[in-house]
Amino acid sequence: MAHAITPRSENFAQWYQDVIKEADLAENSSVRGCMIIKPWGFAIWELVQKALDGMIKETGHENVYFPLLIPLRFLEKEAAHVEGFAKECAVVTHYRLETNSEGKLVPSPDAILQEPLIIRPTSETIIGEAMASWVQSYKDLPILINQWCNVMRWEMRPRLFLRTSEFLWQEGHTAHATSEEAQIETLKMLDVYDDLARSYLAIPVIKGEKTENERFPGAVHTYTIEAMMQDGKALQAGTSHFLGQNFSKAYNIRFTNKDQQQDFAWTTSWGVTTRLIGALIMTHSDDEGLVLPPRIAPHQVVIIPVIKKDDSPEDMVAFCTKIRDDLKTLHWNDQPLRVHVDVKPSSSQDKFWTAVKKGVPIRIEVGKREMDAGLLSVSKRTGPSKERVSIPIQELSSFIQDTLSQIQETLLEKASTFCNTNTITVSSLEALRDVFSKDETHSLPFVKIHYHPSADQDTSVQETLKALKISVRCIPLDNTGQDGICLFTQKSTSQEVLVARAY
RNA sequence: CGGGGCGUAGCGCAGCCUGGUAGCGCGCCUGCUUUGGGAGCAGGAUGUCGGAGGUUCGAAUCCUCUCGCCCCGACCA
Repeated sequence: MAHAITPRSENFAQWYQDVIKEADLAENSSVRGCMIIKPWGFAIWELVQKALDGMIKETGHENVYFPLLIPLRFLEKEAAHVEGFAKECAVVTHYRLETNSEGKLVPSPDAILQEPLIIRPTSETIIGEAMASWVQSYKDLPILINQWCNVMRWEMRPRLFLRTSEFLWQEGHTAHATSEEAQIETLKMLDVYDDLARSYLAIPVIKGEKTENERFPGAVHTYTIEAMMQDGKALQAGTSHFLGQNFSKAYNIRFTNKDQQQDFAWTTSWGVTTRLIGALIMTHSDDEGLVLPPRIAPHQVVIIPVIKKDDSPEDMVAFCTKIRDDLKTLHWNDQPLRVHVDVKPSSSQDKFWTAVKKGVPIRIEVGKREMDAGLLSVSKRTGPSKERVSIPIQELSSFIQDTLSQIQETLLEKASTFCNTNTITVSSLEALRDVFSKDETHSLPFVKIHYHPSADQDTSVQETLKALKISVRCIPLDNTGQDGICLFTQKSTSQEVLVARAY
């Protein structure tokens, strides 16, 4: 039978959906825009969560939980914030259902909320309101909190993991006595995200600052980690915002400083979402399905019994279980190995391909041959799918540990090389047009250009970008700061930005 | 919310033009044979043909309305 997965070269969007389906990560639900995250997908999220949660706590933050529902008037207080989120808010207006004359359940006209509630699209407002009551003195600062929750932003065009109306995330919120401290915090959390992406997800990301147009509604500075997908499109994989005093002024987060003066706190917020799983898929996976970096693979090793006619299935399963139990006593990257024996009643071929499509880093096939010889047939997800090596049982432990490390490193290297070789610099508008006028089947690059800050407010520049279907992704933090001429305004500037097609 | 496409078994589709017994492939279930690279044979189950109205002796098929999904735009983590 042919692969159920559309090749990337044929239709990248279809490939993405096929990978999700074949790996059984998630599916669309009966509520438009809201997905069902299935066990394999959720297990990946839990591993990301666990890793990041540890980092968040390590940097001094504590977890909290705020309500799903936010009074409508809270949103109104910060002008830019309203403008950014109002058009995608779900609103709760009633608190009771009743049966109408046609026998249908409808919101009761007698049970209209005096003040509508919105389902949180993010929680700056309600957290700001609470912080105002928590802070009186500089001694109450900093406040360093985080919550893991769901949020809702009514999306016009949902895509599994990349853009769903409801999504899971963490949102960190902090308040500080000084601007400097808050800015340090903002960049510190950007570094945490960078570390998470590289060390766990093996996704090389570019740290940068968003230009004014792309900023979070209400922020003074928005920082981002941008990742390059295999089709050359950019994906914003995490953001960290320095909110200045915008929210503390809107929500009255005031304190008395050491000089006995009243001052407004300086706040930050930062988040990553289930979109990271989309980034993961589009960074590493291939035409045979999902490819998982070992550190976030729910099963790092799958053992597949190959049972033939005259074999005793019980002996085979017992043998496999023994190998699993031995491996589970091992640690890799300070975590116990995650090993699974596939004992489903399907054929060994089926199990083999299931493990491939789910991106399991290492497969071990065990049949009579292996039992007799004491040699195990081991194959890697990142190698040719039919290539196996024979490993003596006594060497298995170190082989598995080494191979997992090697896979983890290789994935990051490969993705880094791809990103680097597909990042170019151009110095004329004609060259830029040229790059993005190729047909859609070509993988597109990230393009570095000089871009004067005033171009952001120039409607003709913005129209040019729109016509090329590209956007300014970020001002990379590692820019050299050399002067050049802005492609659009012809003004001299030291500001370089990355432009790209984006998700 | 605009432009395009599509709704028929769990999934993928044919049938519609030209109205007349609800089909095919995969999957699923049972049995046997298999199992080292997405198994074979035999048997079996599964449908308010997206929904509502209309035309008709008769509608998956024709007409009207509606709902939903997908793709492309605008918006966005």
